[in-house]
Amino acid sequence: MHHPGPPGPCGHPLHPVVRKLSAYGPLKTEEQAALAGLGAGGQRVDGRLDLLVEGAAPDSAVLVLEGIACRYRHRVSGARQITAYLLPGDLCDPDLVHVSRMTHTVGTLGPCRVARIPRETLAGLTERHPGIALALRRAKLAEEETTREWVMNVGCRSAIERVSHLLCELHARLQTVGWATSAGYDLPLTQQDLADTTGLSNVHVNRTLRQLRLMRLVEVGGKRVDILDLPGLQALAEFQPDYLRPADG
Amino acid sequence: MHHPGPPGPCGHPLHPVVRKLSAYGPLKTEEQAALAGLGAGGQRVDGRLDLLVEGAAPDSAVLVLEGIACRYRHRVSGARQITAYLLPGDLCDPDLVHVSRMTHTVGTLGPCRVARIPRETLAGLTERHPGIALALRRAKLAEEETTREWVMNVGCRSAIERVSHLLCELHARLQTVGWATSAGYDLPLTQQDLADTTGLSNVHVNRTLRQLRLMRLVEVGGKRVDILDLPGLQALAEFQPDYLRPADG
DNA sequence: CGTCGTCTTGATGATGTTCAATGACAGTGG
DNA sequence: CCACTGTCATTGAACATCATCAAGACGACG
Repeated sequence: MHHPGPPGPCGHPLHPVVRKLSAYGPLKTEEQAALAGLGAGGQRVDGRLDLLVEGAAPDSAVLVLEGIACRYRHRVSGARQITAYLLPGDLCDPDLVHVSRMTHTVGTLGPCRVARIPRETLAGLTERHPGIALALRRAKLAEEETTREWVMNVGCRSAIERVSHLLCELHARLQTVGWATSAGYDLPLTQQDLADTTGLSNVHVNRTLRQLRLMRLVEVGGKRVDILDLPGLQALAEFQPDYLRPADG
Repeated sequence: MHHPGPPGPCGHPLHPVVRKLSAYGPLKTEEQAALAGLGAGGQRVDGRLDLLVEGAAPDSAVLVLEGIACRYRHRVSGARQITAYLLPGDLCDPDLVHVSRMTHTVGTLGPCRVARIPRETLAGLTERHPGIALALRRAKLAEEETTREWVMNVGCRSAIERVSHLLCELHARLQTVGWATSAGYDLPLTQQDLADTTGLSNVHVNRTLRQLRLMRLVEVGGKRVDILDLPGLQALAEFQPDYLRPADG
């Protein structure tokens, strides 16, 4: 069982933000150092905790260092829809300069380590370091593509395809920040969380996971995802990872 | 029956881009003039025509002046998912500087009038006119919120709620650019298009529209949407238009 | 050791899909 | 002017997928 030990159990001893943004553009040594400095104020927080609540005026961005957070909203009926995952290295929300009121909530799923970045800090960073600014814009573009991919997912894929696609996306994203190997990754989510993400019921998510296990593609359980057959899983999901790197050729 | 006569059948004789961006921030007279100049190169194009195809490297942005276009993608099974609508005044895609290959296709639904904006023109515009740059960033923010709202829509709403919500969103967005009144708006889409948007089958969209008609909320047919009971429709859809103006208080 | 949350499984039923056929309508060419 | 054609809308019937309800098992934690 993996234990989240900084700075990532498998890979370079690098800050997740540096790893993530480096994937979107070259960063100078001083830019990497400036980014790594953001992790200094990291706080450990529990799971199921709201960091930015719907309706509030955000005063700072949130940087995820470890764990998994998400954006979500509730319907009046009580149904919850998760609209994005925030993984280590993800920054939410760089554009808060323009937002007066949050239209959704940002909260942790499992236990996390997060840092709050005041808007001035963020603004100074992008002004002084053009490489960071460029990488952030590309990362944001990838985030938009990802949301569109989620529309595809819930809009026109079957249950098993949705779950498979989600597992593939998490694997790809976690791998770039050093929190996943080809064997799998830790996933501190409940099946209800997966249901709220994929637009399925918790019961049906359970049955879908069982089916994936019987198909010898992937085993999900115990807060852990063990990948048995990555090509098979990706084929089932029609997973095309290029949407995660829209700036690449 | 409304006929699309420039510059919009109901409202100020203003360019749709000016109307749209003005909603996101004040524009100086010279900025409005610069924006209106973008419409000069407008071309009439047929419906069901692809403007930017998946996989290609975009060389220019597309500005919609009249009609409705969309972003979409096909699955290998042939199923299509529409991930966004592009209405008059919408610009796609201001950030093409960072995109090397399109991950989805942009095409018209009904007949349109569109203008291609070379990246240099766009870059010059935002450099010289800070008001335009700010409004564009806010418009993009609204676009992101809209995509998240679509995830909500297909993820956790029933068929009638999805269709109602879509009709409400189109009404609100078209109204700000002068192409809708409180009575309704022209909608040159087939029921299959609505199905590909909402993640339903064309047959079920048909039945859902009939139900909405029987409920005396809205009548959709003949390329036209006649709104009978806007508050009722919005209530059914739980429509909260604030996601279209994330920068407002 | 009891309690709570989560996972698991079965049974039942609602919601929405698929297939198929018909009707309405516009465009086209004779 | 009228048949011919194709697209879109509409409806019925059978079916599939997935949700809901309910109950038990399991594990973590006080």
